[in-house]
Amino acid sequence: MPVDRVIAAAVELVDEVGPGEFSMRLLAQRLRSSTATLYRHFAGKDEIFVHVVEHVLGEVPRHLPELPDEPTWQDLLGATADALFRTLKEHPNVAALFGDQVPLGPRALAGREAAIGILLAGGFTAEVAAKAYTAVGHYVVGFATQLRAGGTSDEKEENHDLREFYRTLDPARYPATVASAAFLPISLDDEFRFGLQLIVDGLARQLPHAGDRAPRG
Amino acid sequence: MPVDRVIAAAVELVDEVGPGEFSMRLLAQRLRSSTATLYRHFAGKDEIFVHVVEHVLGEVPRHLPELPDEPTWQDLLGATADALFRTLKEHPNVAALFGDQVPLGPRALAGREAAIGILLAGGFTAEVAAKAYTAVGHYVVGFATQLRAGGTSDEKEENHDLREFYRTLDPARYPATVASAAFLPISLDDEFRFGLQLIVDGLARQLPHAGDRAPRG
DNA sequence: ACCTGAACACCGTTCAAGT
DNA sequence: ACCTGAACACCGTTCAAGT
Repeated sequence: MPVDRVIAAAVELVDEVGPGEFSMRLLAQRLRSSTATLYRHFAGKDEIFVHVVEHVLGEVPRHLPELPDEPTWQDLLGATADALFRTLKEHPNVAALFGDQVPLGPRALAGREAAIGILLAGGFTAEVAAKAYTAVGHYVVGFATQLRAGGTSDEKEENHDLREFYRTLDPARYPATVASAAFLPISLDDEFRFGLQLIVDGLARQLPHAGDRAPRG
Repeated sequence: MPVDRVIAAAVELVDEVGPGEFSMRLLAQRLRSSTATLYRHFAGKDEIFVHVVEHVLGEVPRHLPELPDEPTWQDLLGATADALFRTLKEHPNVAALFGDQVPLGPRALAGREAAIGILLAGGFTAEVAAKAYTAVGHYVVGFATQLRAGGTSDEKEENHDLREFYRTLDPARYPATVASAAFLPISLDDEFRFGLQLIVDGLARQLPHAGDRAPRG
């Protein structure tokens, strides 16, 4: 029973049924094995979830978008956050696992290193880089966590229901909510990029207004 | 068995043991009742969790900080986000419940209404107000979700362990991580306010540069 | 060495039976 | 009407016993 096979099956199972319905018995069944065998390779369910998160983080680099020839740190940071968001969009049930663990596997560390490296190269101090990383990271995870809030139904229908709900509220009592509901549903990607842009632009204004673009050579 | 008593006890229980260890049996025990009685008042565990979230959101107004005499929309939006964050800091285990539900109770709606109202009064279009609300909301919830990631141990020790971990990494392999780890632990409140400031400042730059402050009278 | 059926102490939820 | 003990079909985890 190779551990990689267990982890791959665990990712599939979390994707399909979510962390709540995930069980060691289901996983063992899917592997045509027994729960006791799983405990020979992993300390328990939580340890398997740690590996699930780490495995999914390994997919982030594949989601990096095209970049301009001489990307600014804004391009690079935005692309990194975007890639993480795209990855979690493909595994919305995995996003919920971030509430129970701080990912510290090699892939997680590589991501942290890359992001902070981008900020340091962009001219930020180590202190601001650390804070900026946390702000961006929590923003992405916060968004991704909400991807599956409210059930497994598909996004369009979900958004439609929510909009209808907000629209049918009493406009005397909830005037701002009703007015803004007219513009729902904005696509999740648009909403995500809007907030990300705010953060990245805000960071840019923290610099002494050089170093936005690394000098050539 | 008044429902309010059940909800109050449920909030206490989630606070103490977290959503994972929460059980209908424990709750019934604490109320000196039986699980079957709980099911006479609530459809099930998930419905109780919905009421727990709603109850906790009711505490947000109590956490609103002092405001200047003529607050700008930035003051108001920042104060609202801050109050939500403080509330969730007092109930870190409740923050995890946001991953499974979109809060739609009266208290949740009142909060949404207040926040979007602040943005509309600040001069934003309904569309931007909706997006801005989502960005701020997801940022706060994302931050709050991480409050309890990694266990129930207290914040200082938790941060200390993390910093030690990052510091003892191989600096050749993780130079940026190690360099920035010297500045950990930054207090969670500082980190939170840093990112929130970025978002609020970013929003301000979306305005046609009037209306930052509502004109008197 | 590696695997497993069966067990233990739990769950969420339901229901017949009590007052 | 309102409550409850006991049951059902599940969990995560462990362990004696098999090959």
